[in-house]
Amino acid sequence: MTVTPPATIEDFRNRLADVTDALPKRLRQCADYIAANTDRIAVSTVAELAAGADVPPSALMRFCQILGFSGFSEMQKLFRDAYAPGWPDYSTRLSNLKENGAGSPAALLAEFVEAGRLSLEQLAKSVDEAALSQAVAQLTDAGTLHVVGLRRAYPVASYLTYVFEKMQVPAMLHDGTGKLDHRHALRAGDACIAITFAPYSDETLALAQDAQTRGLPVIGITDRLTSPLARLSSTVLTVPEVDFGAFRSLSATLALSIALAVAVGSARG
Amino acid sequence: MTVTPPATIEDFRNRLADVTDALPKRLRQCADYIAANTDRIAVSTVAELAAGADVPPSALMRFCQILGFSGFSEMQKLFRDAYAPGWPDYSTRLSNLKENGAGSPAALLAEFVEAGRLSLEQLAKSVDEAALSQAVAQLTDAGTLHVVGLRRAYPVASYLTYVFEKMQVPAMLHDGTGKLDHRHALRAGDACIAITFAPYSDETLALAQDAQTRGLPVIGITDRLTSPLARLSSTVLTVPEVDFGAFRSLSATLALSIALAVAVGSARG
DNA sequence: CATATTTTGGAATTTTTATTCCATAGTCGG
DNA sequence: CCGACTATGGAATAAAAATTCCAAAATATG
Repeated sequence: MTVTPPATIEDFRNRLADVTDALPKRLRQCADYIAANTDRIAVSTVAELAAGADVPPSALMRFCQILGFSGFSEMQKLFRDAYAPGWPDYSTRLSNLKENGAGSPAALLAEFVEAGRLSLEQLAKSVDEAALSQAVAQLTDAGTLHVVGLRRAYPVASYLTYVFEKMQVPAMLHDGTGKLDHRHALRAGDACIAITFAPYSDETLALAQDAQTRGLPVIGITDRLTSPLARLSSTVLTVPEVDFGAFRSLSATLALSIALAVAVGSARG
Repeated sequence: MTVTPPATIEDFRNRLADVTDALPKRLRQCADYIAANTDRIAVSTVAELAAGADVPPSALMRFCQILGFSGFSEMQKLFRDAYAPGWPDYSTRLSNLKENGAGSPAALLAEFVEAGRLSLEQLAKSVDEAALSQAVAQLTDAGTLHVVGLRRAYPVASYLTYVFEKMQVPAMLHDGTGKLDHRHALRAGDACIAITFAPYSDETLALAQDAQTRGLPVIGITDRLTSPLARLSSTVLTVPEVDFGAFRSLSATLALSIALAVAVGSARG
């Protein structure tokens, strides 16, 4: 029963995929954990990985053998040989990037990474959970979701629509292509998600207004509570996005939007 | 003579630089070898490193202690821990989330925030500065920039185009609206930016192919070096985006893209 | 429901690896 | 050239890790 052990990491992944389905409970746990934490193999001990997978060490040993290795050590060798760490330390790396001369692409990137991280941190701190839940509830009960966002908000609007589609939630992106006006697509029972940041886009506000007039719920995603979009919305979600230069990273806005979409998708599904 | 051990990799490098000069022959060999092979520490044994430095294991042990560690194991721990927990176990976390009472929207948001944060961190660690500079150079010298990205990459493509427009760089978004084919818009002297992630979009690859055939520079933004887009690109930028469930946060991809666009915009302006 | 088969957990064992210690070699100051 | 001190290599020991093995539990089979 000597099978040859996987010779490359790709081999390894294939073998893993092959066997996973036919495995009993504990060994399946091993497979799942290893699949998700492949890169830890090189720097961990049997005991550590076993603890992570929540199985006894012996189960992990058996698992290695099923994969075709003589034992854990042989498997680990494969990964140790291939080991090539990225830069180890985030803050060190970030200052290295910045040192490469102000205005260099790398320095710019460091700034945007920083801005994105800050935005995400603030979002986590400042999110209004009640408003978020309310938004999810309103969107869950609605028919078609109409998403509108232009200029810098357009990527967000398009991604939202993409996620809704993937989650089989009827959604329509109002993107103004061909200046076709789709405002009559708003029907009773629908809901609207409008996204705009200063300087606020008239078209976006107009659609929100329209939806409000027809009595549809409007979820507004915007930069502050005093935004003109706030008045038009039944629920307002504010996003504290940190700008760098004239451009926002959108990290926080996207995170909020996807969370919203996935929550709605699951609730409906 | 209990010195506190270095707490970060940066500490470690400083300490190493401090002591190196005052070291006798064998220990100096250790210092030199370790300095040149810092990244192997996490995955090697004392014996292996000692062999590499061409000293007996005991010399290496002494060396570790001079650096302030209690022994080799303590030093190794520093590097193993610093090796980014790679990519957390998101699929498991997602299913946990579903089990634990259908995950409140706020919990979902927390996950996406975390995914975004990790992605940005990974990006900072792993970005290829040379490739980035090369991409900027190629785009700076080009005429019109043709941006293509569909599905999940579409938000990135559209934002890139937005930023280029704002910076007065001629750019064209190939978004497939109306299935109009714009491949003949690619003219000599232009350049192409193609963005796609697994599962790769045929249309995006087709345009990249077209550009390559005409001899235009192609900047590929993708998830790994083995992506089919890599073959078609003159410069490849890989983005380590952490997926949460089926959806990527795009934080890292956007940060990279904006940095690229702003760098090109300034260089041209 | 009894029996055969598979899976499991953990204790016992073996192997590998880290660490200490000390006799010896080397170096420096006088 | 002699002693005092430092550095070195390797053998001995301790610690940690991997691996095996088997009784017990779980599961499948007739």
